[in-house]
Amino acid sequence: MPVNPIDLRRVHVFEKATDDDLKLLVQRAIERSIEEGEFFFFQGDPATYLYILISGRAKLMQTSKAGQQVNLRTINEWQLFGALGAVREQATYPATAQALESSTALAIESSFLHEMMQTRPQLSFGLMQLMTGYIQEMQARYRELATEKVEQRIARALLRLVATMGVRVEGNAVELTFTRQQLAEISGTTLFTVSRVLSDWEKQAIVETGREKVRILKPHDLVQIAEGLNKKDG
Amino acid sequence: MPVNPIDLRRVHVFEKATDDDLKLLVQRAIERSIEEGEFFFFQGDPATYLYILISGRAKLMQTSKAGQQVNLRTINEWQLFGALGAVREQATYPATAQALESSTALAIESSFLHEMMQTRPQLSFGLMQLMTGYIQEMQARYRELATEKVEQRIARALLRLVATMGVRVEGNAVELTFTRQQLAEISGTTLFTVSRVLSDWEKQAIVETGREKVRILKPHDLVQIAEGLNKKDG
DNA sequence: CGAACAATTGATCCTCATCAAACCTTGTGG
DNA sequence: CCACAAGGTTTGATGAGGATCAATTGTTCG
Repeated sequence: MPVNPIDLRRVHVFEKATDDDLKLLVQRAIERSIEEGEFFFFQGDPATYLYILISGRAKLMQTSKAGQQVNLRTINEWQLFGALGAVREQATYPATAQALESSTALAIESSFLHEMMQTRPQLSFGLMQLMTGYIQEMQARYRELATEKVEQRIARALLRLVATMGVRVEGNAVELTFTRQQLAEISGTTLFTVSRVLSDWEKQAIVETGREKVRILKPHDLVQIAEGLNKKDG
Repeated sequence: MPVNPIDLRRVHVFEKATDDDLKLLVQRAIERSIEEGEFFFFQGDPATYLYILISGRAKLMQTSKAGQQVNLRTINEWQLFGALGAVREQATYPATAQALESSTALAIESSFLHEMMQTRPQLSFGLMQLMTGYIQEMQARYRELATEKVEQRIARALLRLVATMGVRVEGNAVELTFTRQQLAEISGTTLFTVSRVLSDWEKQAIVETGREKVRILKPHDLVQIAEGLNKKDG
């Protein structure tokens, strides 16, 4: 199923690109579809391609020498990933990209984008904005991990997920589809703790939970918790 | 004391800039000197200027709404900081920059660099490389904080500091000048824990400690600890 | 010398990770 | 349509790792 070049505008980096440039990109792109659990690339691979997810969902994760893993972020449709290779020659991916469900992505040669950026400052600025966004998010998450308690971090993780991929259901409720395990990885804890915290919140009618499902009833209360203004003393 | 434009080449971002460009930058730059403990800018201020530290040492830190602080990185001579404003219009600094000792920096208007980058792709790439470096470091530190024990993190922090600002003293020893408190902030723990760990290492003759001073005798052992290959079972 | 700051050390407590066991939910095949 | 398997979830018991607090001991400098 061919991609319409215009759709690439939905990618922030290409927002201000000309129609011709978009067409060029699509012509050069290879479509790659993979199944749930498979990988787009591994940490350490030469960063030959950058990817644009056009359907499905994926996660970026990092592994240490000792084999411990950490989730960096979740990738949704029309998000760019694996783009660091366009900056440095002979770079390798600093993270692994794994599909959370069957997914399709456009693969574009890093060197091609690099070339285009030589003559298109807008493109460079787009990519830089993407990067500054990452930097700020990583800084914020680092601070959270360093200074906040699990409950706060889980609350924050949920709020972030609501913003990027929440589905509005009846009433004001917003629903998320995630296993406890995934939620735990995202917020840097264990599935046991996530389970306990969610049970707790359910008793307070802040959320409703189900198998692979969290429905948020009172987002405002979550914000309170995330900010550390926990009213356990009420 | 005027800055020689050529010296700007020591800043990675300007490595490939022309002599004329460097001259332009210096002409546009304002020199700012501040005392230990004072601030170059605060988190949330409009990011009007970007800075190049030309003498002294500073730290970048982030504060949450609840007032909790975290160190992001230490800035040494000829490092750029506060540059995110050159990318986004009307950006605000995402962190606070405080001098660790009396320091002098060149301040350049963000908009000026932005303008220069419009016609100088090399400059954009330089800045992007700087950013990818941050991203990777933040990702690595995030993973460390999430998966590693304090002892490992302190070891890593020391090794990082050795690489960027270690001073070789007699023998193979390398000396660092830091209070326990600073070391604690960098590695995300408390000064008490740092003190205990250092005492422990001193017993094993891995380091020698003193007031505001850590001398590393066996860097290799520190690497072992950082990698989690702790031989407590020896 | 004394004040201010840095570091050490011990005692205690709290948060979470870990492990084990049982319970739900969903889908599949006989 | 039931039974069973597989994966997801809950809950309890336990323990380790550090944070926190308090008291003392260096160290430096005016």
